[in-house]
Amino acid sequence: MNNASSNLNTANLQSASGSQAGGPSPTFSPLYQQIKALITQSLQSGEWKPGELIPSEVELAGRFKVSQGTVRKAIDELAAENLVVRKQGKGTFVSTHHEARAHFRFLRLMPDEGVPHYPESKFIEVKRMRAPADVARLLELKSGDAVVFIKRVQSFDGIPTIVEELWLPGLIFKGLTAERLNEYKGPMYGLFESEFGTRMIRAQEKIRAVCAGDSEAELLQLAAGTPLLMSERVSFTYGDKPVELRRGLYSTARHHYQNDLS
Amino acid sequence: MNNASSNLNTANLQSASGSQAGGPSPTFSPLYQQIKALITQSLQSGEWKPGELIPSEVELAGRFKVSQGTVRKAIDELAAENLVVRKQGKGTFVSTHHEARAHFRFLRLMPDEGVPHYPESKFIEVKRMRAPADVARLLELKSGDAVVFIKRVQSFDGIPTIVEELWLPGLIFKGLTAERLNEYKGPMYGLFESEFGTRMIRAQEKIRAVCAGDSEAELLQLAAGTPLLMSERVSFTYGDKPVELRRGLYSTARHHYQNDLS
DNA sequence: GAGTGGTCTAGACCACTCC
DNA sequence: GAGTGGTCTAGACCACTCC
Repeated sequence: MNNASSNLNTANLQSASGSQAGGPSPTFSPLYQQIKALITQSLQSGEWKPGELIPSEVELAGRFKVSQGTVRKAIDELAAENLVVRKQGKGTFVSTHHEARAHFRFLRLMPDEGVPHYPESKFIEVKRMRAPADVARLLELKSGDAVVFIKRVQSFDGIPTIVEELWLPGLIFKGLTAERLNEYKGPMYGLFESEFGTRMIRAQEKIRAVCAGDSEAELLQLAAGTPLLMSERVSFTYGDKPVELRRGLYSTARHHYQNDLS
Repeated sequence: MNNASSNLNTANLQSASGSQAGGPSPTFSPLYQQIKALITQSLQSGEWKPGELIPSEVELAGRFKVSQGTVRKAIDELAAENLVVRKQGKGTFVSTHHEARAHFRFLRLMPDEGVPHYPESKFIEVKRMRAPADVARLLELKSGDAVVFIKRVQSFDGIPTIVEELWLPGLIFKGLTAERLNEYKGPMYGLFESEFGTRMIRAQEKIRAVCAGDSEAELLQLAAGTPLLMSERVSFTYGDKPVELRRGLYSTARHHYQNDLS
C-alpha cells in the first residue's frame, strides 16, 4: 500500500499536492521537511533537552503516522546540521555544547604546535547596558534595548591570546553575572545552554587584520602595533535568531585560524 | 526479494559480512560506499568530465546490479562533497570550476560593500624551479623535485587587494606558462581542470595576521606595516592528494574574510 | 534477547525538464 | 510522453549496545 493510506494517515500534516485537484501547490513541502520542522520545534521548546535521548525512529514514525524512512530522512538532515547526534545501537541524542566534540566547532584558533585544548578565561568586565546602534542592528534589537556586555581575555597555557567583547540580548540573559561566569568551567556556550536555555547552532564570522592598540596590547602582553586577527561573529539560535555578537582580537604568534574549504 | 539475490547479483562487489560464516568482517564497508568509490574512480579517471552528465541512477543501478536506492545514497554523498551536482528532471552532472557557483567556494574574501565578483589577475612571475623543503613537504614531493612557481596580484575594481604565491607539482602542470595564464579568463582552477585534468576538491587553510613588508606594500600600494591577512592553503584533488600550495596576503581595508560556522 | 540506528531492496508516484 | 531526480512506503536483515 502506498498513496491512498498515506494521505489518510497524514491528514493532520500538509498532504502532498499531486493527489489534489488544481495542480501543484505553490507551498509544496515534502513530508520529511514537515517532520523535520516538528522535531525542530520539540528541540527548540526544550521538550527534549541538550544531551538527552530523543524518541526512536520507530516511535516517531508511529507518532507522526509516517514510515520510518521518512523520519530517518528528517533526522539525517538534523544530524547534518549538528542539531542531533546519532549513535548506532543507542539512539539519537540532542547535541550539546557540553562535549569535547563541540568545543572546537566555533573556536577555530588552533595551536601551531601541540594538541588543541580549551583556553582559560579571565573576565575583565561584565555589565548591563543599552545597546549601541551597531550592536542593536546585528542582534535585531532596538537601539537602546538592554544588553549584557562581557569583556574577557582567554589564555592558552598561561599565555594571553584572545581578547574579546560580547553583547547578549538582556531579555534572554537576565541573571548573567560575573560570579556565574567565574564559577563556570568550560565554554560559555555550555553555560548559555544549561542556564539560559539558549543553544547556539550557527554563526557567521567576518575576519580582518588590524594592529593592536595600546589597550589590547597591554591585555595580550604584546607590543602596540602587533598585527592581530579581528573577528566579528554573530551567532544564531533556532529560527535563525541572532543572540550573540562577539568581537575578538586573536594573537597569531603561536596560533592560527584554521578553515577547511570544501 | 532481497538478500539471496542481492548477494548473487553483487558477486563482484565485496558482499556484506553477515551472510558469511565467521562473523563480521573487519573490513566491512556498505554497498553504497563501494558504489561511491566506483563512481569516484570514474570521475578521477576522466571517464565523466567536469560539466558532463553522468549516467542516470537507473542506468548505474543496472550497471552495478544494485537497487536505485543504493546508487542514490552513493550519489547523495558525492553531491554533499560537491563532486557532482544534481538537477531534478535533467540528471546528475560532474561539478566544474567553470561556474559562477564554484568561484567563491575557495575564495572567501568578500567586499564590505557591493556584490561579490571575481578579481582580475596580474601575473608577476611564472617559472619552474626546484621545490624548497617546506613546499616539498606540504605537497608530498621530494625536496628538489620540479615545481611551477607563480606569483600574482589580484585586484577588485582596479584596487590591488591580494598578492599570492603558488607552487604546483611540475609533473602535473608541465605546459603551464605565463602566456597560458594570461590568455585565460576566470579562475585558475578552471584552467587547471580543463587543461591539466586536475580538479581541486578540498582545501585546508591556515590564517594569520602579519604586517606588510616593503615588497608586498608596494605591490598592494599600501604603506609598509599595514596589517594583512596571511593565508597558507593546501588544495587537494581526488584521493586527498595535495596538488597546490598557495600563500596569500589579503588587504582587509575594503574586504573581509567570511566564514560560516555550523 | 530486545532495542537502537544502518543498509538494502522493490515498487509506487511526484516534480520537473525536454521534446 | 518519456526520462530524470525526489519522495514515500513496507519490509527484511545487519551492526551495535545494553542487559
